[in-house]
Amino acid sequence: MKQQEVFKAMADPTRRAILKRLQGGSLTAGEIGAAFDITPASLSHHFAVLKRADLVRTERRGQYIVYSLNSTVFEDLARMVLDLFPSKGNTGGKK
Amino acid sequence: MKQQEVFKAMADPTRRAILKRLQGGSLTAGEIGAAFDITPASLSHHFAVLKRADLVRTERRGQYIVYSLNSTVFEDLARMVLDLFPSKGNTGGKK
DNA sequence: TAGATATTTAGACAAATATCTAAATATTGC
DNA sequence: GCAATATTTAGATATTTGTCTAAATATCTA
Repeated sequence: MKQQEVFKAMADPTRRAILKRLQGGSLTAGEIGAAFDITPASLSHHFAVLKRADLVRTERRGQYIVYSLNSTVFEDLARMVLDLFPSKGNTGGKK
Repeated sequence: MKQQEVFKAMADPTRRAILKRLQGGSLTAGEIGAAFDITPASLSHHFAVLKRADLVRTERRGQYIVYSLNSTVFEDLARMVLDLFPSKGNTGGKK
């Protein structure tokens, strides 16, 4: 898992909003973009960042490209955060 | 809590390494810096970002400034990640 | 096959950011 | 008070990044 890619992807508010929109289920690029005031090209750039971080998956459906969340990586991300957070049973020694 | 500041702070590998070092307990700026090949000025910049995100706390001890983790914000961050992640009981409807 | 729609790619540009050097500020101990 | 040490601030610079316009690619439908 590319820790750096994931954190960088999460650092942009537009991208976090995209992820938020995908919580309700898969959406096409156009459906996602309808909620934002940026060009399709900019949107596409954000999708590329999210894909590189493996936070979203894509599937072509005819003319459209459908985006969906990759839940696995969210679990990994949560684990990484908790790994940074020292608590009982986590002395920071692992990995 | 400044979601944007927190995610931006986490997006830099040097800052994540700083947090990692602080898992073992409080350290002075100099002790932290010893592990990195960058100038004290650059270090200080990273500390400022981490402080703005409220991920670390500081306390002057004589000549030194002691940094420590602010665990509370890590919990908030974990919550934010999980909030992005759709699971049973989390339909994305809350806040 | 031609035209329309959906999305991405290429290239340019401005804003943000990580780094540096030099200088400033704070504190200690003589 | 002064020199030494620790840290931050100021200002400069190179890289990264988010955005745009224009053009390319993919697919559908008539």
